Amino acid sequence: MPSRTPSAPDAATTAARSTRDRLLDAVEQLLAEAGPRAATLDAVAAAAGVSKGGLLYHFGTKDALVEGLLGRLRTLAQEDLARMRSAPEGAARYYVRTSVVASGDPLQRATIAALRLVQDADRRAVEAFTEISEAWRVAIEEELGDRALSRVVQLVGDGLWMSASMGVVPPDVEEVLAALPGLPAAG
Amino acid sequence: MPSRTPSAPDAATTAARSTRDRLLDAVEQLLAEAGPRAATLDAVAAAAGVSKGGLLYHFGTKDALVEGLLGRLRTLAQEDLARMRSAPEGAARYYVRTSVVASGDPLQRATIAALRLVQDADRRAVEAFTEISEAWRVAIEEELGDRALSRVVQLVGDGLWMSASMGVVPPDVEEVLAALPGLPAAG
DNA sequence: GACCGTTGACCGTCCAGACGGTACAGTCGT
DNA sequence: ACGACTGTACCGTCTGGACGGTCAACGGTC
Repeated sequence: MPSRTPSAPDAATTAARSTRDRLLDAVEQLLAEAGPRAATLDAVAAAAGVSKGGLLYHFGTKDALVEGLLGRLRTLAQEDLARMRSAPEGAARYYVRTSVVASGDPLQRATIAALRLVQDADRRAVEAFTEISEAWRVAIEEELGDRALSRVVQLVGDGLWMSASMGVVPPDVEEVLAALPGLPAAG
Repeated sequence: MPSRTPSAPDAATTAARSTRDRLLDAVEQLLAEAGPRAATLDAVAAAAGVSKGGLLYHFGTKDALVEGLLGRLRTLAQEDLARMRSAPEGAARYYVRTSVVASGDPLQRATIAALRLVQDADRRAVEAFTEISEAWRVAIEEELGDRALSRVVQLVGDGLWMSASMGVVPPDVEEVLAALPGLPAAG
């Protein structure tokens, strides 16, 4: 039996979810802005406006907290995948465009936080990321039909993620998209 | 008085340089293979076959050790930049091709180690990386003359670095290169 | 050429603080 | 009364760093 959440597995109470989510928000923020070393239990609790005991009430261990973060990432990624497949501009363009940071996007926040964990050699984060990355690749390849070009599109996206996680100003997306050949016309 | 290297600033004795380099090799390896958390002073010293005291003789603080690593990275990057500009296949192709991991390449080892530090929110690592990345971009843009395309080339390279640091099997470089338009013919 | 002080390279141990986690008694809203 | 917390005190372990000691090599000097 893995570490359990205190509430029922299906739908938690509003208050519980709210605190739980605030805790996950706090880990994400600390990971993204200050790195894994700064994301201590004390710091996370403080950033969420909760006591350490309160944090440990929701997530019994630090591992459980990470698991919670990755779970949220998977959920958001799956939702994004659906949006991606039905995007009028096409999956490839959608992917590249949503790989530049618009601060506030929940998926992007979660992704960058997970990226930090990946570089901290967290096995589960690597697994989650590989899995999600794979799903994105499949969706892009489904649209483009060209393996090599799909790789390029995804590498560009990965590159954007990397510069995002470094806090570098991203290049103009439209310019980049224009320089990529073989993408179906937008709209 | 800040921590200084024991030997003379110009040419150290053979034995001293050897130990120093072994220590830097050890940090790189630990960072790349096990992440920043595993790169403790004890672990680095052990991996280099030196006692902790011995490590601290060469690098007075952990910061100094990191500084040493980044110094080595800068040197290697500068050497690579020269090779890149004189590469017969052209700077862009050279850059993409050398962005896939061939384990054993000193620059790649140092780069991946530094990438881990970047994600650990190490300011100096971010600075070093930004600086090097900028130099690469300039070299590519000098060759291609096209800003947008240069961005794409570099993003692809960054993407390759990212998958490398995640331990993912890299895509076929030649395939990727073939899917990139506008690159001057090789040779 | 035996003695000796110095120096550079390195070892081993110790310490303070931080961190993850436990325990538990108390509080507040519903 | 019960779930959702707060607050404090505490433990064991790890980590960066300080520190004193060891030892071989070298240079001078008588």
